[in-house]
This record gives sequence, structure tokens and C-alpha cells, in this order.
Amino acid sequence: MDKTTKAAPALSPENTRETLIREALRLFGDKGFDGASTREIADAAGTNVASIAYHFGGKSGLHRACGEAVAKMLANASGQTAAPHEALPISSEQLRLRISDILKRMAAFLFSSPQSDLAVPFILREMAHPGEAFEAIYSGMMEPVHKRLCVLWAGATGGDPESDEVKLTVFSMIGQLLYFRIGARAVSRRLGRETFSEQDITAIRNVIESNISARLNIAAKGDA
Amino acid sequence: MDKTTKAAPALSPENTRETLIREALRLFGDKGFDGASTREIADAAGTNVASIAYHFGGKSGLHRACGEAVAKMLANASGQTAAPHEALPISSEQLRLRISDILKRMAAFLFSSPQSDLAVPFILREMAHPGEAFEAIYSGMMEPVHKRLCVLWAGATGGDPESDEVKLTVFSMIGQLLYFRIGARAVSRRLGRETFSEQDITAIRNVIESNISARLNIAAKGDA
DNA sequence: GTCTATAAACAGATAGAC
DNA sequence: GTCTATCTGTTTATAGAC
Repeated sequence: MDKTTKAAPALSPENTRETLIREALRLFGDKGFDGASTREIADAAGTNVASIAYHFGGKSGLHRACGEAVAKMLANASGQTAAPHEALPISSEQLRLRISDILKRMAAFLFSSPQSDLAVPFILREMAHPGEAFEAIYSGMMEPVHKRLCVLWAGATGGDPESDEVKLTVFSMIGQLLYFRIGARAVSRRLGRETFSEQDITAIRNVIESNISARLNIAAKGDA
Repeated sequence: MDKTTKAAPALSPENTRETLIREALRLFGDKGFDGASTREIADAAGTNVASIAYHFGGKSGLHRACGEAVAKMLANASGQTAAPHEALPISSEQLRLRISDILKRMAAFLFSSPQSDLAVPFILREMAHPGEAFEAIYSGMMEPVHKRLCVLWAGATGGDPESDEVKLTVFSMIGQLLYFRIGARAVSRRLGRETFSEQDITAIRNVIESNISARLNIAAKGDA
């Protein structure tokens, strides 16, 4: 029973760098930038404090590297949702399928991806206290995905893709999904569980699916 | 130009306690528990570090006191929404009005209450890293309000108030509201503004209102 | 009750052996 | 590249004057 858990010793020489990033992502996400000490991170990575300065120039350099790693993870996840040269589907029904498909993939990343367990807490802290990492995440990932959803949503409902109403409506759909991740402790507790089961995640997806579908029906009637 | 801004000097002797709590709430919310130093808090409150130990026994005692203060704020805000001996409205229309009324009050607290500027960031940090403060906030405020909304929702749609489906649907409605607060930086930036205007807040409320109404229509048709 | 001064532990950064 | 040892500043907590 050590007081510091050496979770993942860096076996290969060149892997020290990525092991440090992985453990830093975990500890920054868990305790925040100020809460996680460099000694703690180094111990968890199975190396020493000096290696942080050597590889990243210091603690803030390590944090920067974590931001870049997260941005890369997100780029991969969103790259699957946004084919570069895709043609916009024409029919309203196709647009609706496309929208719920994107949100399904987001849900899969948020709840079922092993990477997200590292990335999500880190991102959430960045959102609460935006720094340069937030910049990279926002403009690299959040805005492109949101913009794309706005185009699809406006196509399905007949509104203006860049209107505040469409932007906010799309945010409300993304928001309810993210909340289940952010407020997971409160939600799972209210359900009487310690953590989400696979069934819970399916139920969450169904609820969001219903919400989107309900809202699209109204919007299609109300607009244009 | 001091490096530490003495925001609120404690003039009255007994007010030192509450001034410390107020400034600690602000700094804990802004920088987190580890990020905010006791010297910084004491300076902001116009007093000295030793007074924190004297009044609260130490830094963690001050944090505990902040949690209690937030729970009290929330109890006041939710006390307005939940009259103790209220009779349940009978008609489905009345139930729906009651639901959107509660969410409107939550929105008012989240976006327009001067107290919420202190309380919300603190709560969000607690949600990300639940401790004993989260316990007080959850069982004192979150669960009662959620439970009450579930009863209203189930009444309006004909479902079981304690079913997972109703619980999750209600969370999705609360979640989209909270997200506009949590992700405010991302949202306002996407709207092209530095911060939310009064019009933005009205627009957000309208979007959520539409979502709730759309979902209630579907649920009423689909269930029972 | 409020303050100054200080103690003891801790942080991040760095020098230098290997 | 990796490590130990150490430097310098800051942290919380506390002792004691007033």
C-alpha cells in the first residue's frame, strides 16, 4: 500500500513522454492544474520530476501538451462524424438522420470511449476556466461541429443556419447530452446507482433522441 | 495598482466572518480549492490569514462554510418554487404551466441573480469533484427539486414519477438549462459576443420553453 | 478579535552525476 | 535520457503581542 500509486511505469525509453501526458491528463482532470503536483504526476508515470522539465520545459508545458493531445483525440472522433467532401443530403428525413447520427457518435465518445475518460474531465475543467487549451479545443472541435449541426438543423427546419435561434437550439441539444456527462454523479445517484450501466446509457440516448425528434417536428411546423 | 485587489474590506467586526465566506466563495469558484490561497482570500476580505484559522479552523473549514452558505442560498431560491403544502394542480395544462414555471425560476436564478454569480461557479466545481459540499447541495436542493419535477412531469404525461425514463427526461430538461451556464463561454463566443445580453437570456429561455413544450406533446401522445 | 512573525511542509525548477 | 539532490519561493498553520 504505497501512498502514491505507480499506475503505469514507463517501460520503453521514448514512451516516457506519452506516459507523462496520459497520467497528467488524468490528474489534471481529476484535481485541476493547481491540485495536481509535478511530483505526483511523475510518480504516477513511473519517472521523476526532472523529466517533466526535460520533456516539456515545465508544468505549464506539460499542461499545454495535454491540451494538444485532447484536441487530437477530439479531431479523430469528430473526423468520423464529418467526412470532408460529403454532399449535403437533400431530403428533410435524411437531414434528421444525419443530425441524430452525429449526436449518437458524440454520445458514444462521451460515454463509451476509453479515451473520453481521460479527455472529458480535462475538457470540462478547461471550459470552466478557459485558457489556451480551451482555445484549441473550441476552435478545433466545438465550433466546426456546432456549425455543421446548425447547417443540418436549418436544412431540416427551414431556418437560417447562422441565426441565434438555430445556434441556441443546437446548443440546447448538445447541452443536454453533455450534462449527462458533467452531472453524471448527480444523475446516477438519483437513479440509485453508483455508476451508469450500459442500459442507462442506452436510456439516455433514447431520451435525447426523443427530445430531438420532438423539437424537429415543432420547428418544422413553426418555421418557414 | 496593488497586486492583490482588496475588494471588500471588513468594516464591522462581526462581518469578518461573512466577508471571508463571500470572498472565499468567489475565489474558490474562480480558481478552485487548491488554486485559491488563504492569503489571497484574506487580502480580498481585507483581513489577515490568521483570521481564517480563528473563524473556521483552517482552509478546509472555510470551504465547508462556503458549502453551507451555498446550500442556504439554494434553499431560499428553491423555497420560492416549492410551497410546502401546495396541492397538486389537476389539469394537464396546469401541470405544464407549473413545470415551465419552475424551470423559469431556475433560469432566473442561474442567469439574473446576483447571488448566483458567487454560487454557480462554486457548485460547478463541486459537481466535477464531489465532496461533502456536494452532498449538502445534492440532498438539500437538487434531489427535492428533481423529485418534484418528476411528479409534475409524470402527472402531465401519464408516466410513473419514479421510472428511469421520467427521471432521465427531467434531467435532460434541467441539463440543457444548466449547460447554458456551464458552457456559457463557448455559447456566447459562438454567438459572437463577449458575454450574454438580456436578449440572449430571453432567447435561451424561449428555446428551452419550446423544447419542453415539444417534448411534453410527444410524451403525452406516446405514453399512457 | 485582530494582527505580525515564523514555523514546517510543500511547490516547481534546476544543477550535475551517470 | 534518466536520475538524485538541492535551491528558492510559496503554502497552510500557529505562536504570541496587542
